Amino acid sequence: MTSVEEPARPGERIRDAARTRAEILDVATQEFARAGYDGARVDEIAARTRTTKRMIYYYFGGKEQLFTAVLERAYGVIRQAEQQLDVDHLDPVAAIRRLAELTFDHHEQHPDFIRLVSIENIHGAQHIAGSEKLGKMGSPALDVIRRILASGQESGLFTADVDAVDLHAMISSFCFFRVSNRHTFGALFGRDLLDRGQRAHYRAMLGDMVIAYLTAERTAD
Amino acid sequence: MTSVEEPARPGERIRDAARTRAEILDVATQEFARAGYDGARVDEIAARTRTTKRMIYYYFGGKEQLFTAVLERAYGVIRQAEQQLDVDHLDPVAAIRRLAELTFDHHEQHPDFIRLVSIENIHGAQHIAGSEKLGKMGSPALDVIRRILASGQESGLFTADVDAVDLHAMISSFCFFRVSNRHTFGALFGRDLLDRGQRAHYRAMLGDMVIAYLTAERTAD
DNA sequence: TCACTAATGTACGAACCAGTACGTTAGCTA
DNA sequence: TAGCTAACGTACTGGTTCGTACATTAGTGA
Repeated sequence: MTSVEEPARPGERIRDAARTRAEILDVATQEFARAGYDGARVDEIAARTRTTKRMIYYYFGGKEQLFTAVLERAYGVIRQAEQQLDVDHLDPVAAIRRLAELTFDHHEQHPDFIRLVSIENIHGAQHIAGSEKLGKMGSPALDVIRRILASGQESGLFTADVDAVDLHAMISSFCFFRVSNRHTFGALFGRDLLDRGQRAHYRAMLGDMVIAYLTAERTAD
Repeated sequence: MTSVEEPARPGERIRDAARTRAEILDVATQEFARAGYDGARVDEIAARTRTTKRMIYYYFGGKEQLFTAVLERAYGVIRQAEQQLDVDHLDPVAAIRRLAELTFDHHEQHPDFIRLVSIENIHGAQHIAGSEKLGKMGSPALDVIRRILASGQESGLFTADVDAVDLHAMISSFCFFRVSNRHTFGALFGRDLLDRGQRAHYRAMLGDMVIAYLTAERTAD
């Protein structure tokens, strides 16, 4: 997250709406990701900020709206990263593998985001439903997948009947699960899915899986 | 869940420790799955039971231990279902597909369990870590996977270097994600992963994916 | 049938926590 | 430089919520 850090001489009351707002969002992101929506404490967020609880209500209106704002910014970061995707110069197989790997990397690098999404799912995605910003936000990654799929299917490399949203779900599920279920999986099977030494292994496994699926001759559907 | 339902004539105070305990567990499972750990209300659980809050503390000690007990029972149900797995009479390819489909079905049929696991992950799997019962509980499904893999690799049908735990993670991730991320995925991509009309499609997709991965010639590792 | 204990109910307390009433000040602009 | 307002701080409240002290009764074994 874009952390805002300035020395701030003590005793002096500096006014900076943008900085205060951003700092609240930073801390709130951590707190919500740490403890879940109901577990998060507004007082705790305020305490870890250079401002007071009053400001949270001044800028965001309430805990619920604060969580929505946190989600909006977190999704914004993801979407922005997805727009950097540039795999059009690669052949379809290499392009899909690259896309899968970037998704893999991104999930690994943003565990807080994964936790926020898990939390939002526990609450039935009600904050997304109530946010205009999140409703309108498309998914650049989907467009990329669509282009690669079309190209791969046209050249006969890929099986014809694969849908972009489905493929996105397949790639996401593997990347998401690895981060979201790290703790229970580790506790039950004694294996840390985020172990650094296993990183390359799982990254290749994802790519192999997706390519195998896309290039295999399909049984009757 | 094994629901306990008996008429219970009003005004009469019937003593049945086992029934009271089981009823608390049933309701607590629903409440925790509905609202998360911190969102769940002990008073609400008590209210929806034929007994009182006092009994929750009498039998379980506290909210934390109650959640652990809920988790223990939920995992117990899963493990028991896994022990019914009987695919040894099938050839490796059919056996793996059958196993994947059973996992798929089971996740679909137990959304509360999925939610509980998501919640437990938000809290770092601390309840699993603190439970002797859950630590000792193995995974029959893993043994089945091991047997099928060995057989498939021996006959040369499957690629040699696939690990049972990894394959379990792959199958689980797809099945788990479909249920756990249903709401955010639906809100963002306008597609309900649990749509009845799409069920067969996703079920086949999972099987195809796993088989394709296991039978594809692997790139240099 | 009597006494004992496991099981149950009632009523309450103390801490916590989201949200707000009210007062203050920095910094801009006319 | 006077005055205005956006930005900020303090102190409090009202309701909620986990947990418990204390009282009671059903069923069982001697």
